[in-house]
Amino acid sequence: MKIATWNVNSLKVRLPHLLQWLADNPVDVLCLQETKLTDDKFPVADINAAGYQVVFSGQKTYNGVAILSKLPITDVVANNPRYEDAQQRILAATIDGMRIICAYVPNGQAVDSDKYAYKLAWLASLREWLADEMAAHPQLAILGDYNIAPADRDVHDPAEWEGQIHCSERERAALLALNELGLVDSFRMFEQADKSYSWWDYRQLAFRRNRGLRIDHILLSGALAARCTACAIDRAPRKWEQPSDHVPVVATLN
DNA sequence: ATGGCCACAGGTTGTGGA
Repeated sequence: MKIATWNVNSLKVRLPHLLQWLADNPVDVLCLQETKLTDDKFPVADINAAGYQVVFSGQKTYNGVAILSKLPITDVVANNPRYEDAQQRILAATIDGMRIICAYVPNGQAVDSDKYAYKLAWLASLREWLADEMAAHPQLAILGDYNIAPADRDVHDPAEWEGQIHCSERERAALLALNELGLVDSFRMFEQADKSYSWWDYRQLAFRRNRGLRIDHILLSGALAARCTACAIDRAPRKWEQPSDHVPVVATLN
């Protein structure tokens, strides 16, 4: 069983990459972020033809999340019921006895901006809701773009990024608060290469220079962490023509 | 030099992303 997450930065533009990646990597579950599509424009037929069921919650221009699955999808919930939010950033569903949560955490733009306050409030509310969800669903995974690099080793230049958005203390504390619920960063359960990142800026040849951040994560409850045998970042699609700035992260469960 | 690149809506530029 493989579960994965990928911020595609526009599913309209990236649909060919999604279909190619699934052909190369037939994962069982894939969470998508930044689909940027209203639900009436979601490419259901193309995804079904690739062998996946799909649920989605989108809006015009911004945000938008989806869950693809080879197995049946039930009990779908869009948004955190504890947090009134016009932005479509959360989708939860039950697949093969697991609670799968797809999350697109707010960017935050700049420390101390209005968007930063929104990010922190959103994360605090997420934590409250996840406590409920974990109690109801011992086998839980929350996959997505967290827009937070957990530690300096997840940042290409920690001095340049110190205190900046994605790396600030309050953001990292909000992520740690999720760990304190019992959610484990599956990537760090295993030995990994140094300078492993999941996002690179489009500018300044950042990918070629490996100037990136690791901000896309798969967090697992204890019951799922006990089943996890691997977690890897797939850099391949970042080399394709007209790529997303993020790449997929894949966790393997037995 | 505080921008560089990309996607989007919509219009000859601004906003958001990270």
